[in-house]
Amino acid sequence: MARRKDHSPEELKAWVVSSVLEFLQHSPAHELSLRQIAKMVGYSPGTLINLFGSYAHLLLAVNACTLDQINELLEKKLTNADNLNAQQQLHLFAQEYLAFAQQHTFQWHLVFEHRLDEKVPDWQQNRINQLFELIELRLKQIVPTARPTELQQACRTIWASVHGICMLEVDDKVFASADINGLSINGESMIQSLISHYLASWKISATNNKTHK
Amino acid sequence: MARRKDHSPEELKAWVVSSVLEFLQHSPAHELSLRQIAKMVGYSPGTLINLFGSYAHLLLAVNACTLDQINELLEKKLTNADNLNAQQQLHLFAQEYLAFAQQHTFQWHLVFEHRLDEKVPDWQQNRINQLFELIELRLKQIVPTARPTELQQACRTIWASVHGICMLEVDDKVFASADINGLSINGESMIQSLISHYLASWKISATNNKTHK
DNA sequence: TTAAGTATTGAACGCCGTTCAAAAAAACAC
DNA sequence: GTGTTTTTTTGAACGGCGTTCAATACTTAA
Repeated sequence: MARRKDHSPEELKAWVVSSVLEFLQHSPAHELSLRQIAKMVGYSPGTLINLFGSYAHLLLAVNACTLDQINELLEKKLTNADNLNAQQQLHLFAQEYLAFAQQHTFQWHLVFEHRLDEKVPDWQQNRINQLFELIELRLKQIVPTARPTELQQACRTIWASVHGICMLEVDDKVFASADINGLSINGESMIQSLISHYLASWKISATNNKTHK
Repeated sequence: MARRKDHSPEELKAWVVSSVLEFLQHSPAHELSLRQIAKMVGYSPGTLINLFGSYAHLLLAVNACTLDQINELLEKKLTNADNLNAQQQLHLFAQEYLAFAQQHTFQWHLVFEHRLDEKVPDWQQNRINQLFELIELRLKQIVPTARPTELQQACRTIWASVHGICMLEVDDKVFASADINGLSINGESMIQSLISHYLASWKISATNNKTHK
């Protein structure tokens, strides 16, 4: 058996990825399997392994696509918001990130639950770093005199916290039921709270450090 | 075959759980399987299923044990720290939580990566709520006049953020490599940064809300 | 001592990801 | 246009997985 000229390797890869993404719109990743994906696209499991190297690498390709989507979305939203100041842009950033997580729960989940045995390849790491830079850039605008270490620390702290809030919001699994007291405590309000409070104090601290130096 | 009076059901359950915990000290959960656990304790897979109901419920029992350990640890550390004020106790809380995550990475990870198809049972949910209450109690001490909603919001925000930082710290998988610029940006410093900055601003906000009411 | 009951098991089922020799189609040489 | 090489695809097979369940071996009560 051989080359069924239906699809070039790259076409097939793209098709597989988009099929998986479609599946993840309504079902969690643990209900997927290489064999099912193969059935979806009408190829044999072996063919997909030849294409991606392994099932784990197939999922990695899916995750790469997801990270690209997130980056593109955030970049677009932020460039379309040049009327906002840097702090408002950070709010926007976090809210949009949360929105993506809510609207593509299973897809978003897969990015962070999937573990590769080997080291994560550079092209994947770079995609993450792009997200960090979106934050760091705005922090630098807020306190231009802040030291690089301060920026990175705040950047990573904010990122990790926003991410934690998204996880809490997206799967209530391990956490207390929200929406007690009539007034619901949702992810958006938590992110609002986090960013505004953290930045309010960080701004002062970062500015002072430089001044007193 | 039948009752080998070696162990009572409860003894066996405890033994299984502790065997799994031991395994998780050096190896990740995805290298575990029901069959391997059965081999560890010298029983058949079927026996373990009879005991726990399913592999998923076995892992749930392991997670219950982990949450108990965390609760016990934090409760102990906090009661032994009555010389600290409430804010310092929150710092301690977060740092100790991070320390546990670092020292029992795979065990800690399993709590949050394992998903049950059904709703999480109450006895598990209660264990989580205990953790929340540890935080909420201290927040109430810091701003006694804060409204319940404010307390819960801050409590959940802090918890989620601390948790996110722990994830970032424990598996660098998806995130930028730490320790750039010589000065390492580690989990401890991020938690320090988060708690102090967030609380500094939240304290004022929560106090003012009540005053102006 | 025997009958009833129960804890335990091993074999079987239908999945899984992965491997690989065989096969079929394309590409190339002449 | 034919024959040869190369490449792509596959289906069968492998070992492992969680789970089921009739058969089994032990305990217990009569």
